[in-house]
Amino acid sequence: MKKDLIADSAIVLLAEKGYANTTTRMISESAEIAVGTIYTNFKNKEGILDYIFQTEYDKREAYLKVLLTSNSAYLEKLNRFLDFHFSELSKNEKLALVLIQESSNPELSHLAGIQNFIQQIPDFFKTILVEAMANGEVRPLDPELTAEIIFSTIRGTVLNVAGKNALSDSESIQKELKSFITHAVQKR
Amino acid sequence: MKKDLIADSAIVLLAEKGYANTTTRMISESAEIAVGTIYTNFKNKEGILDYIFQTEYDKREAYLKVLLTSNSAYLEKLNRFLDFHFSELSKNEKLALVLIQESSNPELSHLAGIQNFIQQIPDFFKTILVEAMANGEVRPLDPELTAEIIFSTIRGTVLNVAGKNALSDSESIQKELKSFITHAVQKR
Amino acid sequence: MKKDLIADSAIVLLAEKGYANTTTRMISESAEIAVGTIYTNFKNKEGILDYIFQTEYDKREAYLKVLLTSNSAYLEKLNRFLDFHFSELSKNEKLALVLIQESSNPELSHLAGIQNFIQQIPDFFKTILVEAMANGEVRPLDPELTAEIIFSTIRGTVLNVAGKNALSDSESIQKELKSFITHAVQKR
Amino acid sequence: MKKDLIADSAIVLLAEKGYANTTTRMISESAEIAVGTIYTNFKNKEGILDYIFQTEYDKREAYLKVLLTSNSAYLEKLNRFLDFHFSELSKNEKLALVLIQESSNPELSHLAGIQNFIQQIPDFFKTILVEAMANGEVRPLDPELTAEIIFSTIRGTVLNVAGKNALSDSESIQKELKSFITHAVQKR
DNA sequence: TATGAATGAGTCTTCATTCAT
DNA sequence: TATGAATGAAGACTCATTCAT
Repeated sequence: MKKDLIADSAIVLLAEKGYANTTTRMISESAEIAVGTIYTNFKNKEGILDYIFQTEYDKREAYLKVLLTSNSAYLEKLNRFLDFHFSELSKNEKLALVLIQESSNPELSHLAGIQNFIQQIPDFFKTILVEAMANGEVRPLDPELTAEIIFSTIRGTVLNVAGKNALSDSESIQKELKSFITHAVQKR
Repeated sequence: MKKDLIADSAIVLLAEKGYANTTTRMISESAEIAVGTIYTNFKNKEGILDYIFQTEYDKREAYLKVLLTSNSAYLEKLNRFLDFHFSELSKNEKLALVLIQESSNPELSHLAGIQNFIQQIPDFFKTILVEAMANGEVRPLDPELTAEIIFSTIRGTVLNVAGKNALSDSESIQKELKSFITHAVQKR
Repeated sequence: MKKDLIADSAIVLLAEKGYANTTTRMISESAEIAVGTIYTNFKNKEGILDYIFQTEYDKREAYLKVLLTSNSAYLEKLNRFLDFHFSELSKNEKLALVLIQESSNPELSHLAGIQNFIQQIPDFFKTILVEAMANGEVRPLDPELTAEIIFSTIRGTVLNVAGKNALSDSESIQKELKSFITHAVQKR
Repeated sequence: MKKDLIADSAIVLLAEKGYANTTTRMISESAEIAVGTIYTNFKNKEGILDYIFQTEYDKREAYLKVLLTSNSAYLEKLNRFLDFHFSELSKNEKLALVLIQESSNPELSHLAGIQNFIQQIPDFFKTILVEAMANGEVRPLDPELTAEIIFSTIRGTVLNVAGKNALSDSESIQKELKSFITHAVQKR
């Protein structure tokens, strides 16, 4: 509870100011708790970020587990995951910004939660692409590289768009982005 | 001279540690100058970043000016700009990482050099896409959004790849990325 | 408590070295606290000065409130305030020096505590002089200007004398000064 | 020439910002010379202040030498010196402020020029007072102390008044101050 | 004599973290 | 578990002074 209160307060600040410019004092004031309470709930400041990323990663992993056992077409699976990912990001624009911004922060790259987030998700894309290629659903391509490209594309797009506070209008963006990706990989 | 010596030393550190973790002392030691010399050449620490981005933006702008007056097909222009952009990034992986990482740093987003970089370049993509659509070279799409997506795609890809110090092997990545983008926008 | 410990330690240093030459480190060492503790008690270095002046001003203001309601002769009131002011300064020579020296420091003139000190006190003199003139106790004079002159006279005298560490012998000085002022304004 | 150009530029800045907040760079820019040129004309930054005070002291000393040999009444001599001193200060308000402000700056009190200024001038007052007392022109008083009080009175008054940029209207102030001092010491 | 880029010691201030209550 | 005053290392930046030109 306290943990999520702290994390939620942190997300708002992190989205606006970035990790280095968000102080533990700001977080405690925003959460209306004492600074010390942060440290009874988290090992340290980094721990908050780690927790945020891990939580989001866990959600996606759970969804993936279900998705992978479904028997829809592979591109369909990819699309459904994109839908899920996007809908999660749309629920909380600030969180979306944090996930994007801080995942490329070199001073945080050692955190397990961040590593999971930026390594496992593209890895899933790769898995799908490999199968989809074998299946003739997508054109011949380097699945690892393309997986990274897709992940990057989403990441970069969200960053651009969320930065402009327009994620709420995300339906059209989501559509355009899915269309972009589908066209990019689809066999004609 | 001193200005570029300082900027170059900063780039190496910034790529490895990020803006917040790179101190002015580190930069001065790496450049083998006194801390004060940074301040005879730049207004402040941010000024170094601003200069780095502005310099790179200027290069691209100059290339674009020439490119836009050439009479190749629009998609060809896009491809040639991607080639140029990528070849510039490949020349200096550390610089590439800095350009990508710090362009999404909210504490630096107010810098003119960064704003130029992240606003003007997608704007150019948009210009090309509009013309290319009118010309029937690309499928119907939202040019502004797609321009952002393309920019993000490059940005994200470079981040992923340069982060792994594999930009040297960039030829295949570059090919894959160009192929990805071309397929994504091309009319069939 | 801590606040006064810091202020008291600062006074000793400020008297000897002046504001610009007294560092926060010196103050913290002299007060046997950490530098950071200064900043949990004061907004910044200037804040210490502001507090010192405000505190001293408050004492004088409180005394004045009582004095003004007493029904002694006006020149008597002036003399009693001079007695009070002098006795306060004599209690702490270092403080006296700080009050005098830094009240004419242009880099500190914006502080509310200092402005109160150097504006309100002469203002009180003026009030008394106006009444005393109407009453025929003092010769015709410009009350505003004379109030400033009296304030300046005290200020300058304390500076000269405290600078020579002779404030302890202040009784004779105080007598001489009061005699000087009384003669200066008195109707013959 | 250069020396006076530098000193004059310094005076304007020192009056507004005080010694600690006036940098050598500011002075050089205001004088439209290079920083280094300050150091070919003065030993260091303090040297400028020393020169300013010494110059002003020399003027007063020269005037005093003449005055003392004149055979006017002693109080008249005092009045004439006050006239001279005031007229000098009125010529250059900024200089007046510097002389007052920095003469009480503890970090500068070791400068010979300043020591002359604040020790020799009251010493002259004392000389006059001693003679005037012996002569029955002034009431019985402590000449040393009273000399300091007079010096302080002038100093403080100029500070108050020059700080308000009203030294130009100095005629009335000068009159009031002289009247104040005369009344204060005069035998009835 | 004049220049001004370079110097680096020294400033104020911040802030993650601790720990006695 | 929660608190928040205290800590002090570390950071950005300044500025008097120097010296090669």
